[in-house]
Amino acid sequence: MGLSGERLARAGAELADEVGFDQVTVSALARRFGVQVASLYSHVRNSDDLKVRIATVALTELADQAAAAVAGRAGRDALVALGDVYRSYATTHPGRYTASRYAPPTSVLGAEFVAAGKRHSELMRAVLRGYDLDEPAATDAVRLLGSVFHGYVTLELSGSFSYSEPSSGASWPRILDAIDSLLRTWPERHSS
Amino acid sequence: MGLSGERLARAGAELADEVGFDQVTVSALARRFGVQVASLYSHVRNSDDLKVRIATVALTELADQAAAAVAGRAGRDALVALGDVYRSYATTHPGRYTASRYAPPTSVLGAEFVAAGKRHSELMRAVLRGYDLDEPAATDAVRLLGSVFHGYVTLELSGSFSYSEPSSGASWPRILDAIDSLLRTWPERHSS
DNA sequence: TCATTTGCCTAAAGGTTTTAGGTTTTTGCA
DNA sequence: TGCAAAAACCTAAAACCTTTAGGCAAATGA
Repeated sequence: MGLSGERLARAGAELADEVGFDQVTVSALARRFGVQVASLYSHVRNSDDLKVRIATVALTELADQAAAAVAGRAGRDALVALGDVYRSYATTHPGRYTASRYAPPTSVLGAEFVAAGKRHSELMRAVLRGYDLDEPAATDAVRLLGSVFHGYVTLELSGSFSYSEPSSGASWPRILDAIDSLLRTWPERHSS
Repeated sequence: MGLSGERLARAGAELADEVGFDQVTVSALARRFGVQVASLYSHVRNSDDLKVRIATVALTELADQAAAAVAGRAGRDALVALGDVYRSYATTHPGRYTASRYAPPTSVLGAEFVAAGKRHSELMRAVLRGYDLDEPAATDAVRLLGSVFHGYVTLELSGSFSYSEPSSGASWPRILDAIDSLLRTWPERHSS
């Protein structure tokens, strides 16, 4: 049948997009391959291992798309391109996006997952090159960017923005504008 | 034994803080009460119903704390107070905080949950009274605020900020400063 | 007093996780 | 070519979670 850890992770990612990440189960995956459940345990340590593998696939894929979007752009263009990648990835692959935020409870992170995470923060730092920020403001700004992107996308996905006008799609570019404007005039350290 | 939906929700919230929201299970809760599992099904429709009840408890509790923090404050003070409530709630009650973001997949939301959600957005809107924003900027700003608060707190909780200096606690006040500054100078509509 | 409701129980069916051990096929090497 | 070892998948079984069905006993209230 040609199963492997890699193959299971990719199939699991597809399954996550179809039924939701928390519905992804070793059993469901075995069913999809028309194979006995126990067979998967040769390729995957346990259920959590499977989830971490899916998370790694998703985080890496997202980093690839982010890198492609940021390449050759700077300043506001780069900021918008990066933000749009996160948002559209979450929209087209909700299960994968949820997976990408799955940090194993046992704090036993794979090196590959950590590396993908590092790529993300480096891409944000690259975007910030178009603005004039020194340390520690640059780190603060990376964290702000991550928070806004992740927060907006998560809230939108969970339907939190569906109760008010205008559509969540309309706020997004204006929020990116606001962040761009903020980065261009990052405030000095407030006394007290 | 004096069980009830209310009581189970509160006990479930405590359990969530101890073992994590996704480890909260009807069985575990029954064990905690020293009672047979099936007994809980008189008070709770099913496992998802239990989770929604816990989510409602958490979202309401958080709204209460937020309201208390914002009362009597305006402008930057109110902004910082509100943000700090979210962050400290998530720190001291990680399970409850996670629960508060649990929207039932079946899109069958309880009225109480929706009401608590509305209180949150109204509190943010109240904070924005200290700044000079008209529609639709006010709605955009509410969404930005929600994104930053939720995003930062989530990323911090999941350990995403633990890989770089300075500590995540140091970035937080500077980010609130930045948001305050942004709200005071919210940009005009960018011409494409 | 007695019928009803309430609250918890036993029993049982079905699903997921994980381990243990078996069989068959593939692979690599002498 | 022939064979030993590894790889891939299987059956069996134990443990736990979810949910439904039906029972008993105590509290309630007319």
